[in-house]
Amino acid sequence: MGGRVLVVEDDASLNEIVCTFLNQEGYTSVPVFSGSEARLVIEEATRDCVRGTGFNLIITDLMLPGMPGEKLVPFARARLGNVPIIVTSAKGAVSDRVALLRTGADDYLVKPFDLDELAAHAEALFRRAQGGATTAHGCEDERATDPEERVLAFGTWRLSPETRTFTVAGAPVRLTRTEFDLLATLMEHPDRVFTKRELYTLCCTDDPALIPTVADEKTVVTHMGNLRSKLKALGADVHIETVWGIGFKLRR
Amino acid sequence: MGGRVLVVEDDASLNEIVCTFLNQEGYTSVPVFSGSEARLVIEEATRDCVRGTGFNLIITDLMLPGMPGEKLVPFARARLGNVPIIVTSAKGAVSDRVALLRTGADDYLVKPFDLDELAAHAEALFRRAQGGATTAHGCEDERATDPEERVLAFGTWRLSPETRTFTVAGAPVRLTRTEFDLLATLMEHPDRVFTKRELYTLCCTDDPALIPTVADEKTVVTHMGNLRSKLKALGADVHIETVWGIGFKLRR
DNA sequence: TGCAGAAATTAAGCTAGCGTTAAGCCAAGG
DNA sequence: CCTTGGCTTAACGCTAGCTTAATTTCTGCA
Repeated sequence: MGGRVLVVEDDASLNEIVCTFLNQEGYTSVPVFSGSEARLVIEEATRDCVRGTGFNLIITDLMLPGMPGEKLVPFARARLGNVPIIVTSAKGAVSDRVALLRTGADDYLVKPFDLDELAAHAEALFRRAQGGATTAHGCEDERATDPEERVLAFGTWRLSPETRTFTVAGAPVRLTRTEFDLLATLMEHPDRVFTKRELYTLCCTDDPALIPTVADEKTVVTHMGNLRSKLKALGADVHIETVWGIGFKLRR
Repeated sequence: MGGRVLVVEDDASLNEIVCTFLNQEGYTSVPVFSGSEARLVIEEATRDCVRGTGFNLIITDLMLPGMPGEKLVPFARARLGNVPIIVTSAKGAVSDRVALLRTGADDYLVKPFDLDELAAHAEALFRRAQGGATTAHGCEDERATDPEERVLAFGTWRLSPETRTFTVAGAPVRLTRTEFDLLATLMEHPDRVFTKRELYTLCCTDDPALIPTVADEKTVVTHMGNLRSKLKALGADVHIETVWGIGFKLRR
């Protein structure tokens, strides 16, 4: 089940952790530490004389020295055909994710991520790639790789990150940016509990390094309140549940 | 007295500082961020088909991801002949320095070093080794542009990327290049939300690596305003909708 | 049942972001 | 050289909505 995995991560220790783990899982990992290095390796791999040393999976950070992940993804896509690409980043806002998936990435993991989670995503993509494979350079990938056409569904709720629209039983609901991101986050993982801190980092700030204060976490509460009241106004059940002392979750 | 300088330093900001400084001094600096990337670049430079893109000077850190400086130095020495090599490191013990110079380095700077100090050392070594390689162009990105032939339709709007014409109910509308590109982008995916950043990257610049600033994103707003007023002048509905805090979309 | 801490609610202030206009600036073309 | 078209930048008013704060209600625990 092994395959060649290109690991692009400038944090040397994290890079090693991921590679070591992947190797244990039976993959052959190739560590590189910058966007420009990744580009070189990919060029190398697609050089005529060394065909066959391509990659079966790419895992790349977003903030990279040399060449940003936003540019690396389409480059890799153009050179390596429809090889699965997983992007990891601390930036987790829904709009960022959508924009990135639009450039050709297949999956997105918000740092810090669990290694087993990474393995699960890798395996899933790996399997999917085996199924419908149309390798080669010829693109038209704007259509072929149309990721996240996905609409999140929850009961009669429909949330589309693509168009940033939210409907309940067909009726559109007007949400603010933050409300939308909060709801999208919850709907991505129903039943999973999110701390207020997590939610603030994911939905209320662009700076992933910023550690939310108690005051910051209160704004999450306010937004949740507004969200609830908008949902309640529609008469439907409000499935946003408070987990006392922790945060919120979506109850099925 | 420009020459090509390979700067190997994993700290992205320090790397940039050094490169910027060297460029001001008239050198052409090539930044790389890991030992393994340096190895790739050197291999690339010494490949038969691209002779002439060598380096006149190498500045490298000692502690590097991918390949330690201690190994990189003899590698570079073997591949690039007697090109001057300056090693920088926080480790300043005499024994380290001696061992390193013995592997083939020409000079040693203890971090943190002064930029002028670096310049002085570089100049000295540079002068001493006059028989360096010549400068040359780097590789350009491949362009796989695939111009579309179809005409985008949206209500009574018709937009032809081919002829770069736009009509509303048959009446031609005069659009500038940027306006046309913005509208074409939106019309390609009605309802889909595009961030201002995406739009700037797609329509306002040739450099996909450039990350738009807040100011850049404001020009998108201005162009959108101009576009709207041109559309409004025709009396028809202006379907360009603002998504607050995100960007714009075309509402059906 | 009473208490303390946590969460909900409400309202108000304030800032970021948007729309608009106009002026600066650069390049193409006369 | 000047003119013209178009991209960019700046200024400024305005509004949506984020944040803060104050108050009330709820929860868990003794």
